[in-house]
Amino acid sequence: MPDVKHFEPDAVLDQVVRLFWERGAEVTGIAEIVRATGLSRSSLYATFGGKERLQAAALRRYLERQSRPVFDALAADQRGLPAVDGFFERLVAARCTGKHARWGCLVTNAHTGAAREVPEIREVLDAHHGALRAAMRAALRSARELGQTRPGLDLDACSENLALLAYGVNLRSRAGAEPAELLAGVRAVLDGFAHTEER
Amino acid sequence: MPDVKHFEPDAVLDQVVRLFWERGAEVTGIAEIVRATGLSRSSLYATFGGKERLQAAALRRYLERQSRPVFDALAADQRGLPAVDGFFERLVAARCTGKHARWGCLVTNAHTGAAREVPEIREVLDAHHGALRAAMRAALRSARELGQTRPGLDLDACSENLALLAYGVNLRSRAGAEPAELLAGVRAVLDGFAHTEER
DNA sequence: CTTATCTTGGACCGGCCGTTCCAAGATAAG
DNA sequence: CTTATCTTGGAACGGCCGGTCCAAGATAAG
Repeated sequence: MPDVKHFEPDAVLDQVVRLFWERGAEVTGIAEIVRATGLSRSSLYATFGGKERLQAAALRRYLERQSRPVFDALAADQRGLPAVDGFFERLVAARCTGKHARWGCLVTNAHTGAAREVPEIREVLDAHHGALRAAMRAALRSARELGQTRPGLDLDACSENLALLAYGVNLRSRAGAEPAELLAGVRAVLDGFAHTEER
Repeated sequence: MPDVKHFEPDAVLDQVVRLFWERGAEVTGIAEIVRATGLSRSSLYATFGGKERLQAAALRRYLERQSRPVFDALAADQRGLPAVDGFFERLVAARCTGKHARWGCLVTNAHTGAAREVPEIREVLDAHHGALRAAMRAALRSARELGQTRPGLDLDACSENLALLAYGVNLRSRAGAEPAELLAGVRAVLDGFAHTEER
């Protein structure tokens, strides 16, 4: 009997992700979301709840649609260190060029905002970190099995290191860092994970 | 003939730094600054200009009073890799415990905000990055002169790497990361810079 | 076609935003 | 003590904030 929604929530959420990602969630007002999506405030609030819930939903979506595929590809890539190197090469390229240039990473950006203390949002930040670190660990394990790594390499510590490094890249890219600098910074650590003799 | 200021601008700026650092510049209103400092809006605007100028001044002050002394100590510390290790140990401790726990770094936090595009503010972000990287480079040069580093280490790339890593630590600390995880992530890279045989 | 139910547009809420302005107050030179 | 100059308190500005509300509209079951 009831009426149905006159829009696709998924498509709307994608537009919200774009707004929050490029401009920042904190400085993007409800009015701007209404304007960009064409929705009315009523539909927005009925579908997503308030702004905090909307931001949490946007973060979850970003994680699943933007981050997860890349993380999964990294975890599945069995080339070892070249897989990690390729990940960072594509990361730097995506952060510094193309249509998302200088946007940074939505989840990385959320770390500094006031919303980081909201449990529903903190969960996404931690899930993102866990997924990134796990993907790094899988790639490093492949590297070890291929005999690419120096003896005694602590996979947990190294994957945490690379995850933290990715945040640094994301952050600095948003402030205009040079791709060459970022890449050099990345490769310095991969050299250290490899056999000294080989490089 | 004229009247003089009835307050100390330096002391006020310190209070502003504290507010922007803990809560975030974007969500700290002028009213809150007026309340915390006891100044009137008139004095605030006459002394510092608008909010953007105030944020730039706060960032410059943070860099000089908080970051620079630590960077200088790192650059002057001639112990080599232990100096770098000590820097990160103190960094993680400061970010996760004590009165500034979970505040992150004011400059790091500013990377994600809308103000990052303001030239006066971008300059501080770049100056901070340059100073951090230079300090890392000096410490690594000492390490090399002490024979602590593996052959062929690229000091520029490695110092950039450590600087990016510091941003990662600052960022994740603000979202509640565990000190042990952060430290493990740091040490993984230092191991890679050293002679493989020694560790 | 009626009816029950959900959706939609958009007016409206109190409150805060950063900023401006001016009269009153404080200062120190003459 | 007068006077010129700067500072100060605080009212006021238009505008945007996130959120609520309700009448009008759309839908599909009966």
